[in-house]
Amino acid sequence: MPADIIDHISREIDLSELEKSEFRSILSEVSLHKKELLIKPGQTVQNEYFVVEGCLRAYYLDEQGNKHIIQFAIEDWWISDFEAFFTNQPSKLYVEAIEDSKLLSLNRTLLEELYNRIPKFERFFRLKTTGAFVSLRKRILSSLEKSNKERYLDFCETYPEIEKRVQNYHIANYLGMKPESLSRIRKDLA
Amino acid sequence: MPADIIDHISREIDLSELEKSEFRSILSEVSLHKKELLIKPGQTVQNEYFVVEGCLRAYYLDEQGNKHIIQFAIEDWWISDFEAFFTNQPSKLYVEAIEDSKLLSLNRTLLEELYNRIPKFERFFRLKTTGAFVSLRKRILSSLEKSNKERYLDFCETYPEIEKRVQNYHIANYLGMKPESLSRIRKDLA
DNA sequence: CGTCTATTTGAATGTACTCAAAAGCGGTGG
DNA sequence: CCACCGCTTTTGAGTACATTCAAATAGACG
Repeated sequence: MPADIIDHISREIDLSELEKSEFRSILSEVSLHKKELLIKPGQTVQNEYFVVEGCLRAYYLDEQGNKHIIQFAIEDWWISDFEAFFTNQPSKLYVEAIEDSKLLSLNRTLLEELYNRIPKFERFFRLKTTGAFVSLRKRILSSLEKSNKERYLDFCETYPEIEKRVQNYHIANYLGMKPESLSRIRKDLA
Repeated sequence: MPADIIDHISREIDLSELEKSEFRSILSEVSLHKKELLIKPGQTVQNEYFVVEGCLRAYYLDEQGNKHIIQFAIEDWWISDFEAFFTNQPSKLYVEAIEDSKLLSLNRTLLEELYNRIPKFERFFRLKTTGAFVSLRKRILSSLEKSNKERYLDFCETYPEIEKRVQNYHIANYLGMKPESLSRIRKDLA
């Protein structure tokens, strides 16, 4: 069940056959094996990536060297170091495949040229960014007002597919708790 | 020490006298007394607001009726229900003055017309949004990886001015802790 | 001065974390 | 096919941190 990027975009905007092929022409394919890195700290980030198949995580290391997962991505999702991508500064993140993965890479420069030719695409990417902003806000609020158990339940509801595919300790990390705690929560719920 | 919106914008982009007066022409002034509401849940949100003088908070009520403060704003900051403003859906927030305040109101439609006449302004507001995105992310990470005490210290460092002006229980609420806890943390630090 | 609201303090409770060890699971090589 | 190894998950006991509830104190404002 690989994801189709044209379907994905067509959910928001209508595209002619010509526009579809124009868009396809600026994409490149990227394949990654499990544990391979797509982005490393220090790099500049010229691309964002659409996940056709597989699963990835974006994380960073804090001053004490602890990992913190910022996002997961599976089929039909986008991933990158968006902060670095938007601000054109060096990345602070690791983006790593947790399964063998197939991605489509979208170059910023080519994309901006496409905006000029077909402004409709700008609309799509603006909507995508707004959506990301709104999700981020939900995650903040959920982390401030809720217990570990509630956050885990929210997570299961929002991302059921990820909950099935990703390991306990990755999910715990994403939710800001210890694997032991998540294990106890799950036991409790069963 | 009221804030000057033209200075504020000039920190990011260069403006001619003509552009400055064009921009001024689409602003309106709004005054609020302490405890007055600028935005209520259910309203559509056509404006964003620049704080010339005073202090406000944006909060919402969860299902249990508990308040959660999403942001503060003092001189030189922007406030609104940005989610409602961007998505054109009814607001879920209260935006309330915590001091007598003077604001400049910026209407979305007028702003979009201005973008067409002087695209430079679009650049400013895109930068502003990107900045907001980045700050949101920092706040998430800080809430996931840090203790109450560390989050409070971060807050003092990031927003020293707000820490001075805003009451204990508002800050505690913003940081997702109880006023009693913040009180103990402060005692501890002294 | 009195009232209302905010802050501080105390004691008991609860939630999540730490550290340590055991059990489970998957892949590899003999 | 089985034994072993490394990694993940589970379980237990003790500890730390934050919350709850209640009461006392301090401050702001009419």
